[in-house]
Amino acid sequence: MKKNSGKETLSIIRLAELTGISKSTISRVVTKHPSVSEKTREKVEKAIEKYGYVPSISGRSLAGAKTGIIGLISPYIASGYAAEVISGATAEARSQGAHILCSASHNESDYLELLRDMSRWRMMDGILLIAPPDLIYKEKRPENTPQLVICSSKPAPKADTSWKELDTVTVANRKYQTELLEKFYESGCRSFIYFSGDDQNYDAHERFGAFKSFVEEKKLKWTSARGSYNGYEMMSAMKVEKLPDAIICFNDQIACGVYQYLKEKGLDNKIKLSGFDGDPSSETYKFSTVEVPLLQIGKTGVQRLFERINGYNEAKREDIIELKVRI
Amino acid sequence: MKKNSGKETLSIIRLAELTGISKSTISRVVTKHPSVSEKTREKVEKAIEKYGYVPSISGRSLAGAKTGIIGLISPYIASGYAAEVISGATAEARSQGAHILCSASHNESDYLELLRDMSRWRMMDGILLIAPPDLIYKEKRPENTPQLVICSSKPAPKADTSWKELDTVTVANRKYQTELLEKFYESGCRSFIYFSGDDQNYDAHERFGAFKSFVEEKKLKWTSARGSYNGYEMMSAMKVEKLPDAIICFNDQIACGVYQYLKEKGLDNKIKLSGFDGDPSSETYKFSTVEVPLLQIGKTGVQRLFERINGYNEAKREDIIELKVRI
DNA sequence: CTGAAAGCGCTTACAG
DNA sequence: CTGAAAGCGCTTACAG
Repeated sequence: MKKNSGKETLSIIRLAELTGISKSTISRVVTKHPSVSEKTREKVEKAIEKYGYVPSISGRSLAGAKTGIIGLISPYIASGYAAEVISGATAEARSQGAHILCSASHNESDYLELLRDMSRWRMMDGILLIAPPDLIYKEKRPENTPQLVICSSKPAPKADTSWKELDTVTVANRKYQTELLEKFYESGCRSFIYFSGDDQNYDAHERFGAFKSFVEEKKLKWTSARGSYNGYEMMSAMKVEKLPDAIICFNDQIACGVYQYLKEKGLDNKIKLSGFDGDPSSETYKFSTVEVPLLQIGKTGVQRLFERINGYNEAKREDIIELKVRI
Repeated sequence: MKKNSGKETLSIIRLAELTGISKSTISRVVTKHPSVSEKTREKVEKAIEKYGYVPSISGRSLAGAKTGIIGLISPYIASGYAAEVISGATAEARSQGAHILCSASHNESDYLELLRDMSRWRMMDGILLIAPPDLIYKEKRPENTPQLVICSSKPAPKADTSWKELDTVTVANRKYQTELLEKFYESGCRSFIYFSGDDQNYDAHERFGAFKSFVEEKKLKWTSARGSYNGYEMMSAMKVEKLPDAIICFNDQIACGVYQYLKEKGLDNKIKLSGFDGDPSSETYKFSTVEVPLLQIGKTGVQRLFERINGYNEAKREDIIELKVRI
């Protein structure tokens, strides 16, 4: 049963008949194998152009060759964070003639399942993992995964060993969270609230970790809350007996809500506020933030992936993305 | 060359050896073909479970069978709109044992190219088109597309005929935009500004169309502006000599920015403001909106797609999603 | 109800 | 430099 009963799709065999050149040679032209004479190469290229031949992914894949498709798994497709990273990855892939195909996980335990499925399909040259939840590292890495690169996370020291030695693209969260806190401190802040989001992942740990180190080292007053990305609700729910000098949020999304709350209470000029990521919102709503070059994370991830796929084994194992504090 | 030099992946042939049952029969069990005895079916199912056999997509695809993968193309992956629709689609697909693979277009002319590529791969059972830009309808539909369902758009009357007769899931934009305008009118609004976004697509036309019909019919004062989704900037750029009674925005994203501007100028209680979509932001920032059940759009789209894929030809050709005005 | 065989579209050693 | 052949993993008429 053919799936498309419409016009027959042009296979390499048909093209071979049409041109009188063997499919082996045509295949070599398509895959840019060097051992083809200039003359036949040209002839084939013209025919490909003329008839609009496009190789079938399934055929390629079955023959064990590269497909030019790379997968991407993201837990946060609804957040601006993932969307930007995906955008950067997509652009970079396209510029290399490849395609990104994304799959969104619905919850933390879903994520690993998705990786398992994608790997089983044996159809991707590689997979980019965006901000995987911590818990995937507790289980064994699925078998038969293609090349993997992890963005915005890296296997914890206690991770299952099957996850080690993967390329990672991470963000220098600690360094820049601390830098921001130092500036707040210099401007007189001595008491803090920290709002985490709801997910357990690398960025969350790193940012909160930096906060905690800072306030404990300086012996400052602080509290924290977590459970949602709605800053407005988190603020409302919190019974604050005494207002802090500053509120530090895991990301800009939370900070937006908090800002709205402060504005309503007329506190927006009394309490310092910071988010993280550098969303457009952070400009409109005027709070401090740390700008994360999200597009670049995706781009770098794809670059590393291609290096592995193409066997450049001297590639960096870890990329650390530098950020910029905006007060 | 095998792509994964690690542990050999288990093929149907190997499973046949392992169980002593022919691969034909195993295949029949996997595809749920009825002509298999209860006894062998059970035996095969146990073996599949035991050895963890998962069919290769490429194999299936080459043999002309269904793959259980449906593609999704979206122009707006960075917007909350698309993210929600994708989320609904993903959930529905998963509940039917299928997978959604998304690809994001970068600009309007990109969109069609993506559809062309996805179709050529011959690997998807169907493709969901989310809010395609108007201009794709000017060109011919690519050949060999699998089943298609269009969400948040439908071919214009003047579209190339190759686009006709596709299933569509659309939103009753006109009806509810008008309802909202009527309520504003009843509460005394007589002059309006309308902010479009930057894209030429179905929703944009419908919503602005409803607005225009309304103000022209009632002979009200109005102006409009377009070019970006940043409402704050659009407001700042606009030289308003006289403040309007109400500002109507294409979506909540724009309305958020406008709200921020009004708040800053202390105008937020003087001018009525509305967005569209029912983002969480519309609650936090307090403006009127029309709630669009975005998850349901994606869900319905996937349902229609499966009906076509499975050959239920009595399926509806058009789904119209009803909305809810929130003042 | 079950199996052997052909075929889907590719790639790549192998032989020339 | 080029081609014939084997093989990748599946499905499905066909024959029994």
